Amino acid sequence: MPHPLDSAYLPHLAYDSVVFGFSGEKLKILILEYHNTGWFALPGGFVGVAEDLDAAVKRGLKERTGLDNIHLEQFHTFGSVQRHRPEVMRTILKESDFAVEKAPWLLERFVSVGYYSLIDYHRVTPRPDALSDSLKWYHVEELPPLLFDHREMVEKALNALRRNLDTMLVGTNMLPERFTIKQLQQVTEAILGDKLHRTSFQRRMLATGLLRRHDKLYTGGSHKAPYLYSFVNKSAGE
Amino acid sequence: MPHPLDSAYLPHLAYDSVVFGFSGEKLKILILEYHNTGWFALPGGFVGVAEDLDAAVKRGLKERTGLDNIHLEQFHTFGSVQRHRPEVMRTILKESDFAVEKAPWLLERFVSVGYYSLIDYHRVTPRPDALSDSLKWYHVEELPPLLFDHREMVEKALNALRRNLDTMLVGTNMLPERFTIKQLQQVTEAILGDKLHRTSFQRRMLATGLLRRHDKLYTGGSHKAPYLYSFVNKSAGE
DNA sequence: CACTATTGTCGCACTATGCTACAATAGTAA
DNA sequence: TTACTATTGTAGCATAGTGCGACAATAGTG
Repeated sequence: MPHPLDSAYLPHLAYDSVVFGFSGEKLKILILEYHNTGWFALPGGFVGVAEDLDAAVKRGLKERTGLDNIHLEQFHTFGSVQRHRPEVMRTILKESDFAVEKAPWLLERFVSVGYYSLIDYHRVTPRPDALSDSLKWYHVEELPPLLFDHREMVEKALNALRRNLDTMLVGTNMLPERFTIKQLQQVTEAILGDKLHRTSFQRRMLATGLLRRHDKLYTGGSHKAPYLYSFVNKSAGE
Repeated sequence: MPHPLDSAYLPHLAYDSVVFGFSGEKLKILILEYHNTGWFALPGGFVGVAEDLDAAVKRGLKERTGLDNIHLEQFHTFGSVQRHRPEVMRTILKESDFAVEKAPWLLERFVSVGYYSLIDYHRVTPRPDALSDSLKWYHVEELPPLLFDHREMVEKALNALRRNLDTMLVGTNMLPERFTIKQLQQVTEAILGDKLHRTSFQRRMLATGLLRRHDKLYTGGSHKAPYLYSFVNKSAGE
């Protein structure tokens, strides 16, 4: 496996990923902080000269989250020249004691492909890379200022995610294998940033035919126990 | 303006565009044919080292269609290593009497950003570029075999276009300033590849509030004359 | 001046959805 | 054991949207 900063990568091309998770009834994303700068950004990376773009993104996520088989979706490619900020990049490298001369291509202009992914928050312990102090979850509505156009990336990723809510039961990708309808509703509400009506939501979800009800019951609350459900993808269901 | 094949471009990065038009009740796209090869492909191009990605695509479309202010939408970025076919590229250049040695970067791997655009067929006379014999309209359902992954690009562009039908009155971008509801329905049907019910479509279009009815009537058929409409964008309407 | 083809609109049936009502029930506290 | 509470599952009703058919209006044709 190539070292993340050697020259076996395509110049001028990068990817950035918006990793969504759900915890404490909030939608969260992974943000990294560069060494000694107080600068925050989305986790990203580069594409090997003989590597599929999708594979590069998966590799990066695997390194940072330990997860394989992540739900990935490409949402936009960012190609404005205003993205180019060589001073910023120079400082980041310097503060990580990385010799710029060894990889001058890092100071050049990059076009970046934006991906979002949905993961189960509770199955992940994020690991910062060589350039960053930390890789942590942030509530989508309480993000720190982000470098470059990463703020816009988050907005676009969120919009794409919302658009895809109809197509797929998005929430199931951020929940454990088995979940209650209430959990699914909470995820959906966190994504939409809006409240939904309980009974309508329940009826709509059941009408999709994409949920398999299990006889087992959830335990905990002092009230009627809800059913647990799991996601049934269409091909398997027919 | 840089010559299309000199080295003022970002290496490894290209764009391809799926240009939709509507004529003879069919949805059509622009396809070029390379010199002396019988090979067909989507019109594409490269991005200047100090040029916005969007601007590069606009420039390419302007050169080929003469149109400015085209409705453009980015739909996907293609980054598979299997796209790389240096022999094909070498043949294309050779058949156009272009010396490969002058631009070896053209034989390298490219990641390509896919855009689609919607234009008024009747306002365009397509112009082939230096490498191609022709640039012509083809019915979407009767395309010749295309090079590389361009067939997949067309499919993905069409899917994106269909998804966006709800959001925007897509059809209006492929029709003249003033049009009848019937024309709008025909464009929509061509995009969806399916028939719609006349009265439901009419009711739905009028209910959007995005169409301004003009008193003038269309002339020609031996029957009641339909109203003409023009598109009213939301901001102007409120 | 009838005839034809198309247009604009209305009405009806069916479906989806917002919202309310209500029975069922797992724990809690007397 | 027995109320009591909070939540869950489902049904009912009003409203909005859509598929589909009916019908009057009308621009040209023979």
